[in-house]
Amino acid sequence: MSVNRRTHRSAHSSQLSTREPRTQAQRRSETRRALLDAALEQLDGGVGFDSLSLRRVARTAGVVPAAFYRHFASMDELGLALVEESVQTLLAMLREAREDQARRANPEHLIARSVAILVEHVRAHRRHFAFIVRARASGNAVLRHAIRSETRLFASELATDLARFPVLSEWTTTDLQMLAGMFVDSMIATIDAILEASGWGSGPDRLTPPRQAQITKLAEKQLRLIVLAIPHWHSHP
Amino acid sequence: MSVNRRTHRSAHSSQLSTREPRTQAQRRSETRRALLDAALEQLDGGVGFDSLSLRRVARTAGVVPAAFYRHFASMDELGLALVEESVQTLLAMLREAREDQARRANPEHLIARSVAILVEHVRAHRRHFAFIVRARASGNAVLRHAIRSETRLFASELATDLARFPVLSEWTTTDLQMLAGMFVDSMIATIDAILEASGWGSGPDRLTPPRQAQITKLAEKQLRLIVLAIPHWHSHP
DNA sequence: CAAGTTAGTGTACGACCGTTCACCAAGTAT
DNA sequence: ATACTTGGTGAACGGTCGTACACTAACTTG
Repeated sequence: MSVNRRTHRSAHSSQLSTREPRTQAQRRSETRRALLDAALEQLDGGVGFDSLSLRRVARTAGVVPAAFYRHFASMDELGLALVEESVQTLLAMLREAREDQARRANPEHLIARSVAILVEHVRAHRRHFAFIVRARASGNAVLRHAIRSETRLFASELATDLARFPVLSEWTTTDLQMLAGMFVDSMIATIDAILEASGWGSGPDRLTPPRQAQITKLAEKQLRLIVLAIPHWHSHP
Repeated sequence: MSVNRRTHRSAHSSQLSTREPRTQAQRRSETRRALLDAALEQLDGGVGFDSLSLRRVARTAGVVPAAFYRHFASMDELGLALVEESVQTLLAMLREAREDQARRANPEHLIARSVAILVEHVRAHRRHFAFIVRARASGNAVLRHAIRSETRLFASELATDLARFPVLSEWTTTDLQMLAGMFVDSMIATIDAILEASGWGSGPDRLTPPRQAQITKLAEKQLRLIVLAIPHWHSHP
């Protein structure tokens, strides 16, 4: 049994022979993490959240099925925990983009920079992004709504950022929300393209540089087109 | 048994008592249809294609599980048949939009008309659209790729339509593809919104008129913004 | 009308699933 | 040191699943 655990969980620091007592809190959070990671791992392979089984998650986490319930009342609950995690990743990305933009005076390469940050983040946290994009259209209503609502929140935050640009200072809130929504949609499409091109996590990294460049170019083009329209916008009756 | 069939399959023409002999071809295609419809029905409820079971599909089609294999070698194959069907619906919509646009001289309300046609089609063929949007991000790799490829084809067809507009006559093929892709993405987002708002088919129609109007307005806004950018576009190095 | 083909039936199999429960060992609090 | 709490175990349950196979009723072909 403990052999199984050593097989699946990443090997800890020191020797295997030492008993290495852990506090209960440690023990608890380690297993919880192992469960979350197991789920993410499965999701990163081609399967969707719906066809994710409690037993398989527990198994890859190196734990007996019943132990799952010590941490989550159901798979839904684990899913919600993953949503929370993934949203943190998203917000961190937004924050980085914000700071990056604040750091440089000229907004010349703003689009290119933003896309670069996005691509970089997707590669760094592929599993979180994969989870979001997948569960977004999953059959699980709970998760779907949770993600939808978090996504709307994300768009709102982006909208307030956008409001700071002089060109957008006069835009109505509704129009800003619409614009932010379009950016988010484009972002999701780009994430989707990257994940699809990288084979949904099979192997270390199947996303070839030329393919990545192509996706990047496309994303930049789309954003450029949208940005181009902004100065000519006038709100409608 | 035949009671079950009568329960699930839509009642045919005449009396139930008459023996009503059918040709084998009829028999075959009727059951096949019943299977496809059963799948669509399930999909229109909240479940994704992944968590669609051969047994349940057969059951709601009023047929024993083994009979499924007389028509499809696997659920994947049924899925591909649904893709084909749904794509036909998509193309029909594109055709209608094309003819509608050809019919009227002034392209004034072109956007509003296009959106209206989209919304109308989604309401008329909700199950097909639900299937496409759902299976697009499903865990099933076969279906996902089939839909992706068909979607690309659809975008290409739209691109050639766009090329006929004078404003776009000088655009490169790549840029046109990008533009068409954006329209398709926006379309998918709108479809998604409609389906989400109509409660994924629960009940006859939970999409309230104000909500529909709101979604329509948003879709039109997004398209209007994109269109606004077109005259100012210049291809990039 | 006889022989052949075919759509659908009924049964059975092994595999996996989610959930439960009594139990145990190890960390914690007194 | 003792009693308590807690995370994890192992076995068992009833249920659904996909698939296989022999069989039958009905349509088709000669």
